Amino acid sequence: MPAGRHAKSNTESVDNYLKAILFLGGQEERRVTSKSLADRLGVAPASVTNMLQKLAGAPSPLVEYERHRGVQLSAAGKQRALEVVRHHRLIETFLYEILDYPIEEVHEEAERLEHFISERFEERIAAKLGHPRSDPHGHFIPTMSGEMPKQESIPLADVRSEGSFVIASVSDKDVQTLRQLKASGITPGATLRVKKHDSVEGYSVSIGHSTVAVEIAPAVAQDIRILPSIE
Amino acid sequence: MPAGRHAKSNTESVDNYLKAILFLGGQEERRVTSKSLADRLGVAPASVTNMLQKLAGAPSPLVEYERHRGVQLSAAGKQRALEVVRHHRLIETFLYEILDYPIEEVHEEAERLEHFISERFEERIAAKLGHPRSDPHGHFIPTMSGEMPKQESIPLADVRSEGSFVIASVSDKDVQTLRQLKASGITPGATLRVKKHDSVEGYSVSIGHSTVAVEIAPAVAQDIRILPSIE
DNA sequence: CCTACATATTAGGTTTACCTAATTCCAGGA
DNA sequence: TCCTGGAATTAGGTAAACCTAATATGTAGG
Repeated sequence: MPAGRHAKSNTESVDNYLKAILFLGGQEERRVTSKSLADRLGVAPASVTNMLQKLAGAPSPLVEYERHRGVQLSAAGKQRALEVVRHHRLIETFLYEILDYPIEEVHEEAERLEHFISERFEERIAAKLGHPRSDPHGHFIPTMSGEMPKQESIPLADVRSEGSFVIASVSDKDVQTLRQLKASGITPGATLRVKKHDSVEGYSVSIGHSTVAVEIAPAVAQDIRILPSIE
Repeated sequence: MPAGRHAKSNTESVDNYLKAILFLGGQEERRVTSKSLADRLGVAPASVTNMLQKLAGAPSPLVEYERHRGVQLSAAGKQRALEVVRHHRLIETFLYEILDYPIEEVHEEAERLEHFISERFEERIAAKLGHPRSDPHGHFIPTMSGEMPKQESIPLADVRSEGSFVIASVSDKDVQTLRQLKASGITPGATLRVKKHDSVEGYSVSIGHSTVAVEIAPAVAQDIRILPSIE
């Protein structure tokens, strides 16, 4: 990356920190620890401290940071983070819908391209796709004006009763898992019936009209989000 | 850019050097001076020397370089340069055909994205576009296997006689010029008749069936390439 | 209440790709 | 042949984003 005349604030790295803070903070936007950022970003804790100090010390800071007590996004930081997430999810949708990518591959490509597309590109693919509200994994796409729709769904892992649900979204991180989920028919919109659950073994479920039992490990159940079935 | 575990050789910067060497060397692949690279890339001559030494000194060098006598691409370097050019031109075509970009805007976006798309992305847009042989400016797209079709066209600036020609390609660099050319109907495939020429004033031409005279400055005539009209 | 241990920060390095300033090279005209 | 100006290279420096090792902090358990 060039050492341009006068620094341009939004590098790929900065974007990734902002996104990580956004996700780790959750909908309640709680403060995020350096450790959790270091883990998520795969960098040393010292690197996180450095970066946070830089971000917080900038002319118009992207984060609000106090030593030893974690970070939060500033209004500007949240704005930017949501823009990057919008890019990411629009690109994923585009790859899936227009370029016929297999669903497991969209995340990685989007993760790279999200930092480099222009406003125009964003606007054009959104138009081409008919301004979609969610991506192929079922995650909401932040609006053009930077609003993230409130998420009503809950993790499958929180379900304690048997019953029937609609799958709202699946995780996008792990290619392997995603491939297995796809093979079992666990995709957004499908109906999922919980037959047995157990905090160690995980969940035993069936999908759609099938009666075949599918086993879901607790870690995976954390990343599948569901809504109560309307029926 | 990360200081990853063990260096990955193809950074954005390296790609740009390789592309510049490819173009400045021309079809005859003549040696390229540091000065011309510095000018084209907008960096200091010292930076060029540094980079060339690094590229030439690598385990499998991308360039063949001797101090004070310029550089040439190695086979590997040419391979990579052509891959990047292929990316660039496929992306341009894609933006123009699928995303309805105005032609003046495709270059800038492609210039950024060319470094970050995967093989899969390349393959998918090529398929979507029906494996096009040239981009919207009329430039040939290197093949998947890294061959650049030989260019038979000549710069309009080389034309010394009056007569009728087919426009093969126009420059992609300058947004302003490209907009004017588009407005005058100077686009690949159009017929161009040279009515007057003069090394200082440039060319006076007419386009298609129109009789309106269009003036073309010598610098611009350098970047419009033409073929003899079949008729 | 105090200490141990995980978490966080500071200090000091590395790599990449740039920069400026100083020096060397070399080709072409006197 | 020599000399000179432009081109090229060397030397030394900066900023970004990472690293490791050393040190400090703060909270939870004894």
